[in-house]
Amino acid sequence: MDRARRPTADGDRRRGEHDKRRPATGMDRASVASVTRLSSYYRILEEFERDSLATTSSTTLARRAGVTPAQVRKDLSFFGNFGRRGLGYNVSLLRAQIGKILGLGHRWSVALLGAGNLGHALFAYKEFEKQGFYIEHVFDADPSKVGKSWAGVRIRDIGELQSTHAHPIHIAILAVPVSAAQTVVARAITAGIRAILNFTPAQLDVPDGVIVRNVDLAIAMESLSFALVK
Amino acid sequence: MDRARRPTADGDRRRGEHDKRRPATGMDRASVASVTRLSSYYRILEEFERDSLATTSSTTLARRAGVTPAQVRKDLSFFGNFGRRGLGYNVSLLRAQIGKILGLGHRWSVALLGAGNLGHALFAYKEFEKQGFYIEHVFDADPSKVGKSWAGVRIRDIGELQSTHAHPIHIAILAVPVSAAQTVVARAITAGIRAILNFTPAQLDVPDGVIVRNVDLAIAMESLSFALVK
DNA sequence: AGATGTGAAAGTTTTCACAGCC
DNA sequence: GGCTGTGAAAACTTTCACATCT
Repeated sequence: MDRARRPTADGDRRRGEHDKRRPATGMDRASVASVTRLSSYYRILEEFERDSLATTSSTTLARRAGVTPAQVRKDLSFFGNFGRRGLGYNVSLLRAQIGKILGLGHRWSVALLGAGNLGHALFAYKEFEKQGFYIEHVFDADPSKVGKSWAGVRIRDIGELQSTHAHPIHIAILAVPVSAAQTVVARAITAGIRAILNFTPAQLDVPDGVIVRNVDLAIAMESLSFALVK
Repeated sequence: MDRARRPTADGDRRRGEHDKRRPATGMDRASVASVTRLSSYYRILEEFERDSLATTSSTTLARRAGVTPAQVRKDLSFFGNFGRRGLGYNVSLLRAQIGKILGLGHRWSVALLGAGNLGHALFAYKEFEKQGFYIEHVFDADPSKVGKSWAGVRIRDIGELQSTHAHPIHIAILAVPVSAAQTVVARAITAGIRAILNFTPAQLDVPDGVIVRNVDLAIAMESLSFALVK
C-alpha cells in the first residue's frame, strides 16, 4: 500500500506532496506553523471580544501572540484581506473568519481510543467542546472498563470501532499503549477515520490522505532538558 | 523587566537571539525541530537495543523515524561524528550519545503545578520516569486537594512553591486553569524554576533565560479540523 | 562496495520595507 | 499619521551529491 512518507517527528508535514495542479490557494501555501498561529490569534480575538474591543491591529495581536506584526499580516494574507488599511481589523469579523478557516464552525465527532489515565483527562478536557470537538465515542480493549460510562458515554470494546456508526466519526484521539498504537490506528482507518491526534510515542504508518498530528509528551520534556543541559 | 520576545505559538523559538559571540557549536546550530528528531531517534535506538541490534545506518534509522537519511546524518553532525564511514553507527553507543545531548543522563526533579484531571494523567504518565523526569512535587490551590497524596507525593498548597526546597526543582509542568497560568508561572520563576512545560492555552510572559514549551491540545486539534475542511 | 560527514544547492519561512488606503 | 497587504530580501532548514573512510 502506498503510505505517507515524511511526517516530521513533532507532527508537522511538508506540503506540495500530491499537488493536483490547482492554482495554489492560501490553504496550500500556509504552513502548519502558520495554521497553529491562526489558532492562537483566534484565542486572543475571543478574549478581545469578551473585553468588548471593536477593532485591533496586527501590532496588538502580535504582541499578545508573541510574534511579529509582519508575521500576523502574512499569516492572514494567505487566506484573504481581512483588515482595512489605516484602520486595522474588526475583532469579531476577524475571529469569525479565522474560525471558518480552522473549521471551527462544524460540530466534529471525535472518538477517544484508549480509556486510561490520559484518555480520561482528555475526555474531561473542556477546551475541546468549546471549539466544536465532541468526544461521542470511547473505546478500550480492557474488559474491566468496557460497559462503564463516562458522562453518559458508554465505553465500548475496541473491536466495535469498525461496526457501522449512524454518524461518521471525524477525528480519533489515540491514547492507547504504544504497543497497540499501530493496530488500533489501522482499525480506525478501516472505520473511515481520516484524522488522528496521536498521543503515543509511536511513529504511525498511515495511508495517503490520512492526517496525523503527534503530541509526544516525553519529547516535549526532552526538549526542555536539552535546553537546560546545553 | 526584560522579557522573552518571540516564542512561536507551538513552542518553537528562534536562535541567535543573545549570542555571546562564542564560536557556534552544535548546541546553537541545531533547531528545535532537529532536537525533536533526536528524541525520536533515541526511542528507535532503545528499541533496536532491546532487539539486540549491534549496528545501524542512517537509512534504517531514517525509515523508522519517517525522515530522510541525509536529515539523520545532518542532525547528528551538529553534535559530533558518531558513526564510522562504511560501517554505520553502533546502536548502544549512539543511543548513549544522543541521551547525553538530550540531558537524559540526569535525574530531573519536576514539579507538577495543578492537580486536576490533566495533572493526574501527567503524574501517572510512565514515559517521564523512563527518561529521567521525576515528578517529586505536586501543588494545587484547591484546599480540598491539598494534603492528599498521590503515590506517596503530598499535594501542597501552591503558596508553598516559593518556600525553600532541600533540592532544586528543575522543571515545572503547568496544568492549572488558564486564568491562573501567569500568576502561577511567576511564582515558579521566583522559586528558581527555569524550564516550563505549559499545558494551558496561555501565552506565558517569562523573563529571558526561562524556557517554555507549549503543548496546546486544542490547537493540535484545530490543525486537524483545518486539514479536514480545506 | 557501502556508509558517513558536509559544503553547496534548493526549498521554505520569516522579516523587511514600502506602495496604497483610511 | 497610522495601518494593511505584499513583493523582495534575508534567514533558516532540508536535500543533494560527493569526498572520504572501512
